[in-house]
Amino acid sequence: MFSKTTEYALRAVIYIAQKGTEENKLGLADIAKAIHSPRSFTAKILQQLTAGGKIISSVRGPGGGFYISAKAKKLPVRSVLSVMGEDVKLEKCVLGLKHCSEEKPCPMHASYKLIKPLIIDLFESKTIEMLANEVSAGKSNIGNL
Amino acid sequence: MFSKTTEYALRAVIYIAQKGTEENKLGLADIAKAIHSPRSFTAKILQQLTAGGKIISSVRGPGGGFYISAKAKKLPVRSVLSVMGEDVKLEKCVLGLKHCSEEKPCPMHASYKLIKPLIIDLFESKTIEMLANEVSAGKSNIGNL
DNA sequence: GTAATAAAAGATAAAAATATCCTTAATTAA
DNA sequence: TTAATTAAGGATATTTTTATCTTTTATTAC
Repeated sequence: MFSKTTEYALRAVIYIAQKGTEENKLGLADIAKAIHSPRSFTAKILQQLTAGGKIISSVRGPGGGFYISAKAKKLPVRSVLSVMGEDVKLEKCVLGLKHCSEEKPCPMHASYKLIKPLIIDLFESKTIEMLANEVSAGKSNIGNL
Repeated sequence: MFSKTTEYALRAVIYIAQKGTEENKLGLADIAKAIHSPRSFTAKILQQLTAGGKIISSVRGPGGGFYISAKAKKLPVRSVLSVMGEDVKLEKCVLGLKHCSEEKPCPMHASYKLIKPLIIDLFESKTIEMLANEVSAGKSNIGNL
């Protein structure tokens, strides 16, 4: 559904929300290991998520690392997709038409439009915090082996 | 949702189903122009769809070209995804976990499993022919400008 | 200050997806 | 049989995605 980059981003954000706090920041090595993502590549992704204080926060130096504010935890999962530039994917025409609309639809349009809102809602209604809590409660996991 | 390659494949198959018959085969140039796909790249995709007589058929030489049998027209759209190796995408874990199941789910699993069958059904219930007829009836299009 | 730590930033590298071109094989018509 | 036509096949090129490595900057502790 999403690129590997975005999958790593989602897992990382959920992990940081689950394990980290401003008092207990998480290091890159810790995060990459926990979500089974390549370390250096994950660094780049975390930079994207940090840029402009959009989703996660970071501090350099000893005791530094990544964390996510209580406020940011309330953001919908979709906001992560948005930072990664993949929320547009949800809106895209199934056949890849540049102009696919009610007025000029592709042959999949009519049926796809019925479920598209459900897919979008999937990422809009769930917050980062909700997913992190799922993992904390032992109901689910983000490891990958 | 799908790769550009698969988007071209879907558009090409629908176009061939709509305009071509065994008596009136369609040439590569015609197809590529109609669906606004790069000509040579489309040739490779049509080869994939032709291989083993899976979806479309082809004949070389003058008067040759591509067409799709009446029987193949009845195939679900999903069969095209399958040939292009993208039907697995529909089954994949949203967070990219290798092992995401009821027993060991990711935090998106529970909500995603509610709509996944709808997405799959979208491509399983529609046949190539149904989409082609939509276009023939003027209800939709597969051009791209 | 200096040394140590950890993320940011930049430069490359490798792999996969997308795209083009040239040659070969099959088919038809003259 | 020769020429023309059209897809198949193979080689190569370009772009994007994924990944790694090195250097720089910020922060902390001493």
